[in-house]
Amino acid sequence: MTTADVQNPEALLPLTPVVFHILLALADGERHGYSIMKTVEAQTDGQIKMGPGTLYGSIKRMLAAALIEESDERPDPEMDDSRRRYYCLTGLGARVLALEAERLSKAVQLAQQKKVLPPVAIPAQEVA
Amino acid sequence: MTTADVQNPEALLPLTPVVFHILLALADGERHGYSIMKTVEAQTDGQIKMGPGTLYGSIKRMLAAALIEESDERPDPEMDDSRRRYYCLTGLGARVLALEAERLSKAVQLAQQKKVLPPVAIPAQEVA
DNA sequence: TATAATATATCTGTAACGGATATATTGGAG
DNA sequence: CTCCAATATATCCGTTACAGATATATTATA
Repeated sequence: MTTADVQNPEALLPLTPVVFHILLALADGERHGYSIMKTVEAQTDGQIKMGPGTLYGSIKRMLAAALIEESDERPDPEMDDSRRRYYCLTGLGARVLALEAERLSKAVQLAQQKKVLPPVAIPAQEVA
Repeated sequence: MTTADVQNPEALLPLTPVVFHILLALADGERHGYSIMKTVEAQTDGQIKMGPGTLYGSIKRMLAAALIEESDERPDPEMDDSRRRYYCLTGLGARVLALEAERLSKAVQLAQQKKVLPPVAIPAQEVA
């Protein structure tokens, strides 16, 4: 993968679950590595728990693939932690995330057509 | 992984895209390997194209994990092909497929909340 | 002033995947 | 009938992704 490799987003699909959730965690703004880890864990109800190897290894690969980039912007020095390194989506990363979300959406629709999903899948709490 | 390893389905999540689509291809009945490959390719609009290494390697791993099993039943000898080996879902495989479909459904919902999906995603054709 | 939580980084073993290769059968075009 | 593409399965090997261990330093808190 060379520097000039601004490849077409479709070629990067399908994403691994880990990469998809990292992109999704960055979809609403920049985060540092540890925050990504905690965000993914919370958003998946603990189903995806990344150890440091998976987290920083994935970040390194995603930087190389230009899906994310390190951000120079730092929060208020009072709120900051000098150890942190912040990351955000690139244009490519945002496009790839959208395409993967669409792919997954189609896969879920297929599963629904084949009736493999449990009867009801109510997001938060049952109806009154 | 021993014979007595009738493990809890949750531990097998998340599935890889390939394994998920193989299970989905078997959701409506038994199929032989080559048919699985073609079915997955068709159902994903060509996005998931498995070579023989991926296909038969995945089948072997899924047999070992008891997600699928080989079926003894053969179609009409006239319609059959002696080379074929047919596979079907096990109870565990069906349960794991349902759980993974649910997991993906939640991931898609998350993506929708964050507005990362392109505006509309109409399944096949508009309503009649 | 300990100590847990935060935060990043690397190393290593294992599993999954992709492409190449091999082999044999089936069905259809010429 | 014969050739050939498509069907069908199988294995091997190199690459990538991931999981867990380990390491190190900082921050905040008891």
